[in-house]
Amino acid sequence: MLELTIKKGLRATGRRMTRTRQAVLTLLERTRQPLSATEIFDQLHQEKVSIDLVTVYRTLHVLKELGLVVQLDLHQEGLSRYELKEGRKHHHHIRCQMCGHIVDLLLCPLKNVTKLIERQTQFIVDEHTLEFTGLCPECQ
Amino acid sequence: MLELTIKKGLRATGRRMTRTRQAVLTLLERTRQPLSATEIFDQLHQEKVSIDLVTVYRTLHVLKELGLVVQLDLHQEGLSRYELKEGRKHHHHIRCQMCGHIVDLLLCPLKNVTKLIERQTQFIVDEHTLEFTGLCPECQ
DNA sequence: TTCTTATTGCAAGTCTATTGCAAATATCAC
DNA sequence: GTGATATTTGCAATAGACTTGCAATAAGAA
Ligand SMILES: [Mn+2]
Ligand SMILES: [Mn+2]
Ligand SMILES: [Zn+2]
Ligand SMILES: [Zn+2]
Repeated sequence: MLELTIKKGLRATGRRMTRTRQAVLTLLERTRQPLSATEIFDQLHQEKVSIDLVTVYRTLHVLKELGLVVQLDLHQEGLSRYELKEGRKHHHHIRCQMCGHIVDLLLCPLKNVTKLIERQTQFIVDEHTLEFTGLCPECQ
Repeated sequence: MLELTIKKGLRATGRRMTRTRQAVLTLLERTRQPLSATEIFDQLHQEKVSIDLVTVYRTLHVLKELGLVVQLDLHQEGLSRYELKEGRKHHHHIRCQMCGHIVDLLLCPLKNVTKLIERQTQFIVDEHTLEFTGLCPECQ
C-alpha cells in the first residue's frame, strides 16, 4: 500500500508524516494530471486545507528525494510538474499546445514515434523534445 | 550567406539590422555551445560591446520569430539556450551533469538511442527526457 | 504529558524573463 | 547631408517560479 511505503521511507530518513504531506500525497494520488506546486497550492486551498506554498515546494522536494514522485519539466512551460511513481513505470508525455492537457505516452523504445503517438492518442504532433543527461568523457 | 539571409528576413518584417543584433548574431555564429541570454550578455560585455540584458532577450525573441535560431530548454536548467539554425538540421543534445557541456547529437530517428549515443559521444548516459507537443483531439 | 527535533509559515530574497516608456538610432524622402 | 518617421534601445519596474532564514508549531518518542 502506498501510504505504508511512504511512511516507511519518511521514517528511514528521520522524517515525519504530517497533515500537509498527507494532503499533498492524497491530492497527487487522485489526480491524473501532473501538477505544479502552484496548482497543488490552489487546489488544496479550494478544499479548505491550510498550507503554505513554501511547504508545497518542500514537500515535493522530499517526495522526490524518497523516489516517490517524478519531476517533469515540460518544454517551455517554465515550471516543474510532479506525478506519483506508484507502480507506473518509466514513460513520456504529450501536452496539448492549446489547453495544456497532458497525456501519458505508454511507450519509450522511441521508434516509429510520431505516427504511433498520433494513432494512439489522437493528438496531432507538432514538435517534440528529446534530451539526455549524463557524464561527458572529461567528467567520468 | 548568413548575414544576407538575416537582413532579408528582418526587412521583410519591417525590422532593422542594428549593431546589437549584429553583435548577438556574430557571437552565436562563432560559439559552438548553445548560449543563454545571460551568457550572451556577459560575453558581449567582456568584449566591450555595450548592450542591455533586455535587448539580448528581445533580440533572441526576434531571431526565433524569423526562424534563424532554435530555443532549447534543457532538462532542469531553469533557463533557455539558443543556437543558430544556419544549415544544421533538426537534432538533439546531450549535456554533462557535471560541467554543463552540451554536445549535438546528430541522430533523431530515436532507436537504439542510449547505446548509440554512448558510443558516439563517449558520454555515460544517465537520464533522458522526451517530450512532444501538439494538438489534442478536443483542440484540433 | 513532557521533551526533543523536525516541520511549518511568514517574510524576504534570488533568478529568469517581460513590459512601459522616453530617449536614441536606423531608414527613407528630400 | 538634413530632417521626418518608425523601430529599437536602455532603464526601471514588474512578474512568476523557486529558495532561504528564522521563530513558532507540531510530530513522535519516552
Ligand atoms: Mn505521466
Ligand atoms: Mn545543437
Ligand atoms: Zn524513455
Ligand atoms: Zn527529433
